[in-house]
Amino acid sequence: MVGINEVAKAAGVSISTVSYALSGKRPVTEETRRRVQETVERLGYTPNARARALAGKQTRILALTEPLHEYTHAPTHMTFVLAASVAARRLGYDILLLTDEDAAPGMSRVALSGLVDGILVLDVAPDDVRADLARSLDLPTVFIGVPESSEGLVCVDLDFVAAGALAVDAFAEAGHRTIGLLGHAADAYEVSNFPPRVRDGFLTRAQERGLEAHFEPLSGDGSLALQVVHALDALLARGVTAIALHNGEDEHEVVLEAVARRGLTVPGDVSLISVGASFDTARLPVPMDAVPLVAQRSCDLAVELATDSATRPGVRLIAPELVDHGSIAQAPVADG
Amino acid sequence: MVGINEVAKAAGVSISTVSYALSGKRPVTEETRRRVQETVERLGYTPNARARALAGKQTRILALTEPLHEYTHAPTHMTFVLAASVAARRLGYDILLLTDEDAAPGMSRVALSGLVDGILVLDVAPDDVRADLARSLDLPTVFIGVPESSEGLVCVDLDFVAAGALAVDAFAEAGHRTIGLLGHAADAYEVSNFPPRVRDGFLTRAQERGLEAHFEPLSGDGSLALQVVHALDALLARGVTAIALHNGEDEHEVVLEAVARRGLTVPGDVSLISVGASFDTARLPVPMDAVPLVAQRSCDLAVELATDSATRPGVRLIAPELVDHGSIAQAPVADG
DNA sequence: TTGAAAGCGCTACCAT
DNA sequence: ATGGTAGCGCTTTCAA
Repeated sequence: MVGINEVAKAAGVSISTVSYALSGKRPVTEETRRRVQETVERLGYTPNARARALAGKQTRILALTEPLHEYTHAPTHMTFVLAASVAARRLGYDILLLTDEDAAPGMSRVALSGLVDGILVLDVAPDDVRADLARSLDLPTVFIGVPESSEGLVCVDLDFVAAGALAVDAFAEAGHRTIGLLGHAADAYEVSNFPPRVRDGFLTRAQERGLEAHFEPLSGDGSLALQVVHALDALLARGVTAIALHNGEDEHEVVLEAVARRGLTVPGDVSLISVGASFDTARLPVPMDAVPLVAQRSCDLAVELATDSATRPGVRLIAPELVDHGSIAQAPVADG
Repeated sequence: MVGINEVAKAAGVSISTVSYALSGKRPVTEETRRRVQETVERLGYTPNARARALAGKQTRILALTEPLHEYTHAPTHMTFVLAASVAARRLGYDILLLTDEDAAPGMSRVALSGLVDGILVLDVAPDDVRADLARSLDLPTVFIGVPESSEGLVCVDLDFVAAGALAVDAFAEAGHRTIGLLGHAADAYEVSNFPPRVRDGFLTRAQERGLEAHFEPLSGDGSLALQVVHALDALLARGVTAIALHNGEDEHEVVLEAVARRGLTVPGDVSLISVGASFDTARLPVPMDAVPLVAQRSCDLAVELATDSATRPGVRLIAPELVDHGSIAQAPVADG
């Protein structure tokens, strides 16, 4: 292992000059800088991360806590992990995985031992134990998602209320007057935290704009396909001409199949939009408009907040955006 | 942050005694050890990982390189990441994620900077660039999977040849004489490395035991369901009474559906076994016997090899095991 | 069985 | 603009 001493000797400067030439934290003559740079390359010098961490007081590692449950949706989850990793690397950080089922011990361990510079919290539950822990830890911690009690925490999330509202707007502007929201399993609206936010944003905005809006969660029994079809039929029976989907990729596909099986076309007979999905709705059998949950946006912001010493507590809601893939058409002219 | 100095002072011993009392690397009077232990707990002392890494020459971090492609199967992948993480923690290591699309720079970076004590390589391709890189790095590196040129490398993998053979044995012992293997997409047998191994193990053992064996990969066109059904029909047309499946969870489900749609029962009319799957075949609509690829076994071994300084290069093949879920029945008595 | 002290390889302060 | 050097908080050798 070639060290900074050898580089300094070979370049004919002091080790502090080598350090500063590489970090740029102190002005260095262009000539000196070039000589150091060249020597570094010639000798194949790579600064030792351990020494750097001890002396410089930062490891440039962020912990990512993601307690994996059996009901964790793997693809979605992986999207976020990947996005976090990309975002971190972009700012020169690496990601340390914390996958313990009960996250607290791992978090404390890496925090107290000074192994990481910050913590990213994934899969946030409303009553997440990591909330209290984060408040006690004295280490930059960013929640990707919002727990029930978020005071004093740094949280990043899609503005799900606005996302639900945006879907309504899209329908309303296309002239739809009777619209539906096909949601997650009914339990999710009690246990989880964003499904109700989408629902409320949807229903509230619909009321504001004078639309007739119907909400159907998935009923808890039968196969997924059956549940979805059941909810879909309930909405269609009420005369909706446009449906927003807030659930998973499988549910989206079942809806498209069921719609086709009923001889309906998208968007000719029924308009569709996906809300809060983190997969690519353009790749569905029928490309679907969406107000997506973009993992990369959440993670970019999260990493930035976690690595910026000026970060203050607070919830940062990411403004939703509409992505058009042609699954919304003008509503048929109503004769009512 | 309370440091080792404060602990030493409070316990009335030297810092080296504190260090040894905690590490056990030198005998310490029981009385002293207890006093140190108690002081540590009272003050809430946690050794500083950075200092420890610099002085002790190990970070207790393993890198996990997993270049995520678009065709990466998320659930399978996550199973391995989780298994690696669990295995690592069990030996007191953490996992650092390396997700860059081209893995080489990340691997070099963490290796040369001394950030990690070893590297685990996931998603190994036959012509994996990480093979040469690993040979050049001088850092314990374990491949979970076997690249084409594996000389000088440490590799861990399921013995796919034996797995294919074991499936044949299971069928043969139940009296089946004409059997089939329904595989991956045909390309996979050229591009990837384990599909051909399963195939060869299957066909060779069948020949050895005097069974008639048919192999059907998936043809490259049409929907997945169509491809699977096509291959299934081809096998049934040849009179097979037992079929081994070496492909993904979706394919397994399609096979079960198609079999049912033909009015056939499992295992009454046709026996089935899954080979090399890393999902739980007991949870399929019809629980299926399996010769599984157990991520935890591979990862446990991989972590052990990566952290043991006595590890020598070589390929470690994990012996396959048969898991019974009742999807193999005695063959109907043949009248031929 | 214990203590003193020399590193580990950097960063950053204090000089010049 | 550059050099010397005191730490960073441990582990481990050397002495006692």
